[in-house]
Amino acid sequence: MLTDRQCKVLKLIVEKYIKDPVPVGSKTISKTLKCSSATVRNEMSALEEAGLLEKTHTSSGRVPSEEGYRYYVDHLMEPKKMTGEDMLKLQTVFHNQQLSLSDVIVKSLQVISDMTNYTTVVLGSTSHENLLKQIEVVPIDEGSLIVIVITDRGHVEHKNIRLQDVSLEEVKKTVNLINNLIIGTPIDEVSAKLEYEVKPIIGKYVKQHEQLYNAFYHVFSDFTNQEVNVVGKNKFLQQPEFSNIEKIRSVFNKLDNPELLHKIEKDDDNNIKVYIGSESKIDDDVTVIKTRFKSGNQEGTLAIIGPKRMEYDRVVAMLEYMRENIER
Amino acid sequence: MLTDRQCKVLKLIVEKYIKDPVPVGSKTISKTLKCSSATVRNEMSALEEAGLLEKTHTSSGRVPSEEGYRYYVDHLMEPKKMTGEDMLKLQTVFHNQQLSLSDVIVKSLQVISDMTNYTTVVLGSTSHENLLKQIEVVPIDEGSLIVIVITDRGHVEHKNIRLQDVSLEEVKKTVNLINNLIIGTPIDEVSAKLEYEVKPIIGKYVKQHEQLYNAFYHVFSDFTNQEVNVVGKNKFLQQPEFSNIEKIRSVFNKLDNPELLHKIEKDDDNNIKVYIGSESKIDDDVTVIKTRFKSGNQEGTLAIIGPKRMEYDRVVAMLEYMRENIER
DNA sequence: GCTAGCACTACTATTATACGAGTGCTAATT
DNA sequence: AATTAGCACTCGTATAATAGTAGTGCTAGC
Repeated sequence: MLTDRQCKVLKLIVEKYIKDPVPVGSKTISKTLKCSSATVRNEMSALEEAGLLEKTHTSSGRVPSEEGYRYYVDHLMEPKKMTGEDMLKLQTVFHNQQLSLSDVIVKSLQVISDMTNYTTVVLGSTSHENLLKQIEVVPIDEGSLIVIVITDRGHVEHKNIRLQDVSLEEVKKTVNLINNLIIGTPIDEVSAKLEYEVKPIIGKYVKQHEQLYNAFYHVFSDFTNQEVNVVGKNKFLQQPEFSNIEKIRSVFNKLDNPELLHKIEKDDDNNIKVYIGSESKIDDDVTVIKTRFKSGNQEGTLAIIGPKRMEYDRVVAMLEYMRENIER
Repeated sequence: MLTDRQCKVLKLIVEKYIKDPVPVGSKTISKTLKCSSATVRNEMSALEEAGLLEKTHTSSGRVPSEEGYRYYVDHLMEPKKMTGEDMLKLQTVFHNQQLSLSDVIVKSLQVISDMTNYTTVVLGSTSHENLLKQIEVVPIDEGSLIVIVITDRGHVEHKNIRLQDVSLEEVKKTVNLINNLIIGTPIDEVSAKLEYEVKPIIGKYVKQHEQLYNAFYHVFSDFTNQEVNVVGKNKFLQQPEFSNIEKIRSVFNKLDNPELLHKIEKDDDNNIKVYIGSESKIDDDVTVIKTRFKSGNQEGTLAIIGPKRMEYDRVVAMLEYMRENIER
């Protein structure tokens, strides 16, 4: 267990280091704490013993370790309320009645990304949670038409398909069959249902059924698994710990591959979760802070992704504000 | 005018430098050319005089200047035919009958980006060239519905809008009015036409017309000006001339801002165009190679973006192959 | 338990030095 | 007249030596 003073020292080091990413020495801390640098050094070495601080080399100041940040976030960080300026900028987005919820979310995440210089992410609901609501077909020209798929949660996707020697009649018949038979099915089960329930039937009633079946099958099997929106990826290029091209490349590749982000959102209570360094699964220098949100039939995950050396208090306050505002 | 041998020297230097980005010395060239290094040095200094070569410092090998690349592209480069391997990989995409044209284009550009480690871009037709074909409306829940806009070229866009106290009846009436009055209008003129032709009419026939009008107005004024698809932006992180974070940041910002890419496609004959270094308007170390394509009612621009030190012959061959295959 | 004091460590910046890949120029050769 | 051998010279890169400094750990005294 840490003494009261050790907590203070750790807190000061973390906050100092977050402001300015250079190892913090005992002298700096002794100025704000009412004691000598030697005393601080003793406390520091205790904190290092406990695994909360690290040295970059034998004789330089301390840097918080992953556990140090964790301790800070879990025990030391004071819930900060948002500054008036931050609040104001977000409010102008939220109070815009014109915008639909998903637009509000994306716009406000853009604002947050610009204010903080961190990357933000929205994950929508998965294709498992989206139920097929309606299919529309619009012919474009000879042999080519657009299939539009709408889900109950308002997710829309479309695909241009090519058909040879299939009359519009036949297409309409098929669409009607699908609309009658499998409305309400989770998107990720539609392909299977098409095969076992629709294929046998259109085989009887529709000419060119093979081609039509294949086309629709692809529309659904290509359906996005989860809507992912990453805003402000380039912000990483402004963070000093990512001055190395290799590191940037690795982080960008992970951010482009949404599957990794999915892992983030396993748990689904409503609290704000903080994944520090290696916990982020993105990079040891990256922290992910996320929360789930739910509003009517819309739900998903918001995340802010930045360096481990993140303004935790500010980001947590913003995410909390976001969630509260979305949920009403 | 350059002598025959000067051309050979320039060509060798450019090609050598493209393979391996270190300044090329006279000795290297003298090996392939049947003459001494001193002779090559004389030719080199003539080429430098002519502005086609540059030195990184007083005593190191030569590097092609922007004009050097230009000369190479315009006069020296031999039209290369694609290697069997490159061809094969692209053919498997083109021969996939399932895919629509736009899918084929994006997929093959992905393949090209992976083969070459350059970034690729497709620009679709602009909202000026797309004519409104149809509007569909799907109610999602109380007070919220999705508007889907389809253009004659198969471009689809949708927007979630919120309406208060507007019955579905009224919405349908409005949609019918729009579908009757302004089908066939270029997308970028729809907003204006809504105001002058539709607004006065729905004012008479539709309750809550103000709100409905505003919602539809926004759907069209937010319509994407031009479909832009940038594939493999991260490839820049693998190019040695972009090892500097500042440079990467500047290039990424330009690539994210499609308006700059539009400038590229002013001219519209069908030839392949090469914009080297400063001509690219992106970065002095960037080259853009592009061509327009047209196929049925689809048209647009393909571009490959990479370092100035690009495999010009290979990229030109690929773009040519792409265009030919798209156009039938 | 705290702190002053001091020896010690390792990073950073600066300078000196050697090395080498390349050049330009001149004079000799073809 | 064009080519080439030869040589002095230039400048970037790499290595080592040096000084300076911000920090440490430890000890002894308050």
